[in-house]
Amino acid sequence: MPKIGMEEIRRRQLIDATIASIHELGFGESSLSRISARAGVSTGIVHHYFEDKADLLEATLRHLGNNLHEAVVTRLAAAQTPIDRLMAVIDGNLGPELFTPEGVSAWLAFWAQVPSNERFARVQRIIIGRLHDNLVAALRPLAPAHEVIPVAKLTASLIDGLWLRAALQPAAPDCRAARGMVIDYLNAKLKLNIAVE
Amino acid sequence: MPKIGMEEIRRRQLIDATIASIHELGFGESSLSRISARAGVSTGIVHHYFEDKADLLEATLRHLGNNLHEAVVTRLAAAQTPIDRLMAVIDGNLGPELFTPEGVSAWLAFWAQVPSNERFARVQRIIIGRLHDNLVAALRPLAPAHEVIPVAKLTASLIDGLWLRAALQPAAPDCRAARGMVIDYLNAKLKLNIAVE
Amino acid sequence: MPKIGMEEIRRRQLIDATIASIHELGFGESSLSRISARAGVSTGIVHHYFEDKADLLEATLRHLGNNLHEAVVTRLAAAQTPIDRLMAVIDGNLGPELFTPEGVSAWLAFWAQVPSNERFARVQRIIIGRLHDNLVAALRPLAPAHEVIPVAKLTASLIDGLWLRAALQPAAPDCRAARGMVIDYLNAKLKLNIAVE
Amino acid sequence: MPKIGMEEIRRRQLIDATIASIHELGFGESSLSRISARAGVSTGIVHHYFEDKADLLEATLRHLGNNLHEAVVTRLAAAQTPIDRLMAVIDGNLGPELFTPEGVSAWLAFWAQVPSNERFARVQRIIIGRLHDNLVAALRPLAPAHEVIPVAKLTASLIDGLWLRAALQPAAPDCRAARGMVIDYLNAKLKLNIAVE
DNA sequence: GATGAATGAGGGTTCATTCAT
DNA sequence: TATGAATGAACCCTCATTCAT
Repeated sequence: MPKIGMEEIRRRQLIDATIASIHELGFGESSLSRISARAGVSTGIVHHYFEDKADLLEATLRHLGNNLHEAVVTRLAAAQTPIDRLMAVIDGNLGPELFTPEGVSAWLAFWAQVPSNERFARVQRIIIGRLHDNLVAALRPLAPAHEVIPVAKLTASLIDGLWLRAALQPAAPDCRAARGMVIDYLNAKLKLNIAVE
Repeated sequence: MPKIGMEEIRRRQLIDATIASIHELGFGESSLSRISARAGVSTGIVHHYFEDKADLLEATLRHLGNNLHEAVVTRLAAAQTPIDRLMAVIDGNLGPELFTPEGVSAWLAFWAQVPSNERFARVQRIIIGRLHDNLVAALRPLAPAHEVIPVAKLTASLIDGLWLRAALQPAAPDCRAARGMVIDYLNAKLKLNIAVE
Repeated sequence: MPKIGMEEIRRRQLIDATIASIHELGFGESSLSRISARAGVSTGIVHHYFEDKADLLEATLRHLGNNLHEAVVTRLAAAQTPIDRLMAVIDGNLGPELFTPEGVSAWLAFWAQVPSNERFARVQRIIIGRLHDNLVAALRPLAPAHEVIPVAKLTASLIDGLWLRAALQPAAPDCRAARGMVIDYLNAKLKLNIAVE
Repeated sequence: MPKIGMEEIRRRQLIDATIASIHELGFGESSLSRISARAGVSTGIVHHYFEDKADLLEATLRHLGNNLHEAVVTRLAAAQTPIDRLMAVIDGNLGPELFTPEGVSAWLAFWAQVPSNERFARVQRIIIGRLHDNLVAALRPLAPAHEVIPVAKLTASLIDGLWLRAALQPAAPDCRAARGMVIDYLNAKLKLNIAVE
């Protein structure tokens, strides 16, 4: 008797174990046997729910991207002013629920393979594109038309740089400090007065 | 009588092949047999010039870091004004000789190992520290004292973000655009007037 | 559902193949690929049932030691007189079921590793100790108290020397001759009259 | 200008290093690079003085055998009585100059390969034969004719067993105790009265 | 649905041997 | 004579994947 929803439960278990394994052991040491052991299931089970290891990894990357997108969308729904909306995008990308050691490590591991892995590259382009669109939309009411794209690009690069540097820290990354740096840039560039906290 | 000077030649050959392999195949697929084949030598020779694979990889990372440092030092030697010196640091980090597809890929691949590889982490901290020191020294004549450190940090993060994003491009990364973005930030933040070109 | 009882079967298969390989090819040439080929399994399977090669080898040595012990214990169970018990120990160590070309070769090969392999040394000391204890117990009713230990030691050394010399013979070692030599020594030393047949 | 006697010096250096390496690292870990490093020469030099590794090993075994033979011959030359001559053979085989940890380890390592190495087997048979002949000649004046061969065989086996057991001791083997055991056997068997010391 | 036994390719590494110097 | 750079095969081990149960 097939259990209802087992598929999603197992997929999620394995994806979570993959992220944890990448953080703790590194991408290269994250074998299927270690991932499935961490998930508390057998080795063979992976191939019931994923085509192969590459499929599990791509699903993991998509999962990370979706989490990021949802963090932004949720905050956007509660935003009222243009500044609120801009901060929704920033905070969605640097919020404490995603800007974690595990998230940063896994994220970076996938990004590092983009140059040599077209599959990851494709997913990454989608995620990057969504961040870009969100930033452009949020900046349009706050910046001169010819500055919207450049500022969006710089902001996105800065956010990515903060993720990258977060990977250097053994402890949890400081999301408030990261947020403050982005605000500092936007205040200076757009002559805004967003409070750091 | 053994050949003189082979050591540096072979080490360099292998390091170059490692960088090229990481770019083309990725970190995980860069086996010693593939690296040595690309270098045009046998598998076994690697262990004459490096203790083991980890040693070759660490040497490669150090090589990348040294290149970066030299690019900055060379430009600093020719700089005359404070602005020159600031731009020497920026250009040294984003100059066309290092900001290449291979360099970016390899750099990023090593960075991705930092969370799970203490050896790489140690080297990376040294490299990061040098960039930070260079930026602080260059910014001191140009920024209010209390802004020097924050601006240095933000600039460093931005530079790293630009490297990260450069990894997304199949073609050579646009170093002039990257340079322009950093200048744009510094001009806005420090009320300078550095020309983009 | 995994097969039941495969573990013991496979372990035994591999241990037997190890002994055969050591006899035929020598310790140094007994690679895992050769051993597993001889056992009719793949190379990789060894690491399902043994931690690594050293573990397989240690298990093989323990197997040889246990066989020896059992050969003695079985005979002791049937012994009735003190002489019977002494001969049970002798025959257990020189009986035709263990005093075979394969057994002698493997035994000797492990012994040769003892000076440089603490793991084998530990197991060997246990096996040696058991023989010593068995001999002492068997000799106590047959020898003056002060002679028990010396005679046990000499007998043990003689048995080992007979194993050693058995390794020189391409054909099966002559266990009856070996047995006769030990009896001859004991008769002379203890003024007994044990029949050679 | 070729140095006089260099050949013998180098061969001896390498043979000594081989024995030391077998004792310290074991036969399997005694690679040519380690042996030559221990001898203080380069790797390549081995093939100037020996055909290949097997040749070096065989020369080492022959060297051990010759040492043993010389130890006996030297003592025999000084012997005057039949008992002296018998003890010359015993002491030659158990004397402190050969009955050392290094000698025992190397000896045993070679012996262990006899079953699978015809080359070593051939050398070993010669060495064994010499011991047998020496014992028979020494025993003839001391034992009834029909006992000479059996006693010689038992004595030889006992001596070998004492070598074998000496390999178990991390410290130097106790050659006086070994000698005492052989004397004890001979006294009992041949009703002699040889003093243990 | 789920297991883990089994495979065989490929990983990093060590090695005996060759050879230009 | 002597070196040690260089090779390529073989080592042990790990892996993703398959499949009988």
